Amino acid sequence: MFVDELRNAVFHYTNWLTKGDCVQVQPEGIGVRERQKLETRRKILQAALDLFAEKGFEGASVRDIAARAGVIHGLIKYHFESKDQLWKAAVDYLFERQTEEMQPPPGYEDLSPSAQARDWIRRYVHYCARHPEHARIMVQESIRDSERLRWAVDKHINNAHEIARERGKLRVANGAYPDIPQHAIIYIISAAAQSPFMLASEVALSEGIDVTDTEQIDAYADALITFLLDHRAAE
Amino acid sequence: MFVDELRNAVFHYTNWLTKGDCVQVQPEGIGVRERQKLETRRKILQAALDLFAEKGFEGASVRDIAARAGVIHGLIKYHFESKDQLWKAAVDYLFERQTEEMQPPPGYEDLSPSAQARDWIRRYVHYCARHPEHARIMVQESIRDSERLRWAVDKHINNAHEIARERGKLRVANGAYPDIPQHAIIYIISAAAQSPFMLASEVALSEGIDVTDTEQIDAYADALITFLLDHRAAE
DNA sequence: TTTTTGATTATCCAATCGTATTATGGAAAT
DNA sequence: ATTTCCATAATACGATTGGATAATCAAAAA
Repeated sequence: MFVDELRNAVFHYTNWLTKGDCVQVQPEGIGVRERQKLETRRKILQAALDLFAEKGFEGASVRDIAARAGVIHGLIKYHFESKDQLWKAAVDYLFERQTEEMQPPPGYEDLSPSAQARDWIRRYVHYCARHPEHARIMVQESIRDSERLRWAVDKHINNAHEIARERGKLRVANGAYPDIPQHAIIYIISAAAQSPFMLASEVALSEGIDVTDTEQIDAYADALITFLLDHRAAE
Repeated sequence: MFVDELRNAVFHYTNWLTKGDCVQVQPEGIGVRERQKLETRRKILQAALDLFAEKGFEGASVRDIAARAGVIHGLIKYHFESKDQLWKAAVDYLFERQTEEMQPPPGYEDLSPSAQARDWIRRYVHYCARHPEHARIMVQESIRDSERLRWAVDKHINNAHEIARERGKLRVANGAYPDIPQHAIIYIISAAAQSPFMLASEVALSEGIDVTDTEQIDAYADALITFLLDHRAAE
């Protein structure tokens, strides 16, 4: 996790400072002030994720975010310098968490090509259901061109698409995916996987379905896998 | 078109007022003031569609919208009473236009079930490409619950889903679509069809592709139809 | 022609926005 | 014990927000 990384960084930095020069090493290796500072950052970041996802960048005010984090709004400038950089810190966190959580499980490499495809799609659907704020934040920002979108494309999206293209080429080669342009594969699968969880409010209102229910998530993954990999139109 | 409907309504109302009571009927059946009023409404509505799609409801200010329409911002209150009702008028227009433009073409009924499915998906992809603001406005609003979303679900989305469900059941029955829940069919197809056009900025930046290009649109429709209807994973 | 109507313009308002600045109080360093 | 440092708190600022109101002026009605 991004926050844990920060905590570790400070932990190691503190150790490096005190190691050798001082016999006394603090318990936990970190002072109360640093601990509180990191906790404040974490609370602000979590509130920012919630509210950027809910209301978009313009719709979420720094005062809203600070209030949800339980801090005074001036602290956001102190910890993140600006609303823009707070957004970027939140997006960094999203993509780092995605990389961690989408690591292939043990035994993945031993699966057959089509079983790998099924497993990956299922895990991605579950990721989208577990963290709908990822798609919500990125879609709202990708709809219009902006400096933030360009930053996200440079820092995260290009990378993610490159990895997806590599995986996609493999799948096309072994017949798990059809031979269509890689960008089409990327946008078809990711949009389809994200959609009902990103739009959970609409699904609840119009279909009466709670997409946070585990059975619903698995049923949707089944449906998507069936449509993409198992179905062929009759006649 | 919504604006044309208004124009016709006023036209008929004017005719009804003058018919019989007055020999003199104005050429075009409408005065210059009414014509200008409707033209102003039309310009505001078009600007609202553009900016709500670009920036979302909160991000687009009534002053932005008025400026793009070339009118003073107070006029929006005069013509639409509030920002909320302007948004609803814009969404009414979106769905009415969609209904018009998605009418099946002549001979559609004579096509085979799978040919109907292909034709419908292709036409829907082209609709999404032609009017990306539809998905942009609705997705941004469907991410969070709100009075506006509930209004849209009641007035438009429930209807659209009901029609989609009827069509979907037919497709499942004749084997064009797989036997998966109807809501999964709806969200998979619509999300996949909308995605690259809704996110045109991101696609341009990360893939270098101009999705407004007619060849790209057709290629994407081909790819989607192939993935959903023609492909089955090997092994 | 005169009067009336209503679409448009020009301001005004309180609330909220992101950000900048200063004060404060207690942990950390000396 | 004393000083320093810095995370937090408390305001202040100018800009912008959605909405309200009053003035204007030409088309439509009389």
